[in-house]
Amino acid sequence: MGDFERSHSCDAISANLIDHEVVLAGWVQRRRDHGGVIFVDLRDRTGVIQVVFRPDASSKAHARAGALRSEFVLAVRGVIKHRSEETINLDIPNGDIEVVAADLALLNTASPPPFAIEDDPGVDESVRLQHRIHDLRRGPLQKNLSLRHRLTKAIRDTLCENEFTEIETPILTKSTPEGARDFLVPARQQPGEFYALPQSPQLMKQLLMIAGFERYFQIARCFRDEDQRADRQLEFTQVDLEMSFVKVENILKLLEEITWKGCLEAKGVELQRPFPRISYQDSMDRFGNDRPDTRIQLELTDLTEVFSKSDFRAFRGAVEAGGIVKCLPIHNADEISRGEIDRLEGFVKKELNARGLGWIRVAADGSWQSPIVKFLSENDKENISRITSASPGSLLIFQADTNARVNSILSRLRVDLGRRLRRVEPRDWDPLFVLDFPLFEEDEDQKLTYMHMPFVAPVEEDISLLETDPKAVRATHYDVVLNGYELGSGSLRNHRGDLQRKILGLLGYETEEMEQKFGFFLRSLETGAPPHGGFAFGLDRFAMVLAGTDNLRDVIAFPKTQRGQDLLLEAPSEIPFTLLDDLAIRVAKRKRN
RNA sequence: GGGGCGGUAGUUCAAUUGGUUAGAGCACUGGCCUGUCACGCCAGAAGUUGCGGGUUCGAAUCCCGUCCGCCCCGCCA
Repeated sequence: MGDFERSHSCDAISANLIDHEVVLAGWVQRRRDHGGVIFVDLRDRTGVIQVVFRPDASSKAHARAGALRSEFVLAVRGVIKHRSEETINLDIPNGDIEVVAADLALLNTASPPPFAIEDDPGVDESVRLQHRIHDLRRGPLQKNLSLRHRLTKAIRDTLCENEFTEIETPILTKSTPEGARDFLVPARQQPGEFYALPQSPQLMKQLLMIAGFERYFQIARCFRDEDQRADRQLEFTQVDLEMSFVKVENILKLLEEITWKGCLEAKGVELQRPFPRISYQDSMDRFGNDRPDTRIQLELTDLTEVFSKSDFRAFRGAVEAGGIVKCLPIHNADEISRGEIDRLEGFVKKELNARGLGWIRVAADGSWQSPIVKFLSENDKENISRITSASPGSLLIFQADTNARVNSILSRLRVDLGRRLRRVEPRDWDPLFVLDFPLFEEDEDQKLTYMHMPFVAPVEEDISLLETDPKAVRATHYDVVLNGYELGSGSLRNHRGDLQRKILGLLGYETEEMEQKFGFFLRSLETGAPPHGGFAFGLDRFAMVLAGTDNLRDVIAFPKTQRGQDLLLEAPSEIPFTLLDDLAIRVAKRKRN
């Protein structure tokens, strides 16, 4: 920096400092060389301000400024001046003032940037990822990562105020039999054996409760080797927390405080409290998923009953096969053209594995236009009308299939069409708790499986149902949902070994397998485990929702591509044979190039 | 694993559908310019058309394979 000592950031320069000498440092956002006078927009992390180099102010600085190029790094000593009336630029902040340069230090040159460092660089995302350094210089990413920092801090502060202890857990850990595919790390000293990276610190935090810490949290990196999505990365960050001697209500109160504080501190948003609550069943019935955006003013209706007695074979067949029939009614839907319905059908068939798309349009004269109306009796039509509140202008969209598929297809259409038709409440934020999840669900072979994970405790009054009707047993599980995104989930855990064994038994584990996979953990419970429960926020996703983007890569400094590569570091990469040899590893199949 | 869209100069796009030397804006380089703020004007450089193979007199264009980016399904909480 030589003799230059930065005195101000760009955003600190205002008309209050007229005639003050300042020293600024940053990057050349843009240079406008008029020969006699040179303008440089100087950018630092706080903003941009115009620096003017005039020969009459400093011929030396002016001469040096001629060599400046985009992204050169510099320090400038100068005096803040009002601009003359006719040169004021009202389109930019600080457009009424400028820095008249007295001295210039070139701190570094820069290769030409691959794209303009602007809010909208207009380039393909792969280019941005390859040149992530330049990408990160852009305003939106600087803002997003700063938001993420404030969010993390707000959460950490809130947990600290609530007497949580931050404890780290291992990154090199043990492969778990359940859940997602593990990332594996070869163990050099045990040839042929592998550590696994944690999918979450779930077991560890329960052990910490058993060990008596009572309140634990961790900003934990987690790893799941599954295919990615816009809102799913291979490695991601959880705000993981667990507490002892609590009921569900205690945890929900804390989660509400954390979520509320996070939104306030990171984004200046004051969420309405208390958060609305909705049961899993209610959510599935009305919205078709367990993370509804309730601002969207469309709701599903159930017509399983009607079609179970109907002569419409296609739909009745779905019901007889154990499925359901639901409808997404859209009233005043004249703007959806016939062609659009066909496109919707193509979309759900191709992208969502739908068998088809049933629809009925109620014309202005009350008549029904539909490919399926000829299969419907007057009685059917009356019932459909009543349940869906159909009236002239209504478009009814049907799905008849398995429960899971009907709901996933219609919930997707609900969101897509609700947004497209602007059937959205004008609130910006929609937080809620989803409660009363079932403890178990059936997999495709009608086998009982856990819904979230095998350690979730049942609701106390449902414990007797474990014997008689396990599918009806409610879990102590809860989700926090914001704007249709699941921010995280948690539950009370089984702290008694006998109950945990019973549940594992219902999940189909024989004694021997149970012992082999969970013996260590079951014995841990039997050392005096306190009642405990917790939660894990998906921090990346929380930041993403607050940043108003729909892509995690916008809130992660160095994200992976959909194929799991880091285009900047070019990871993963091949490893020399000698290294592999140390690890007792031989590669069976190499990617062809 | 599957489906869809895409890959041409640093970058964003074009190339009359198989036909001469693959063009343009921005960026870049050089020159001129004392009030711009997406400065302007003049000139210039810049290409393994993702990669490999094939068809053809001739391929950015057609065919096969492959790699890469994004979105989705499966998968994953």
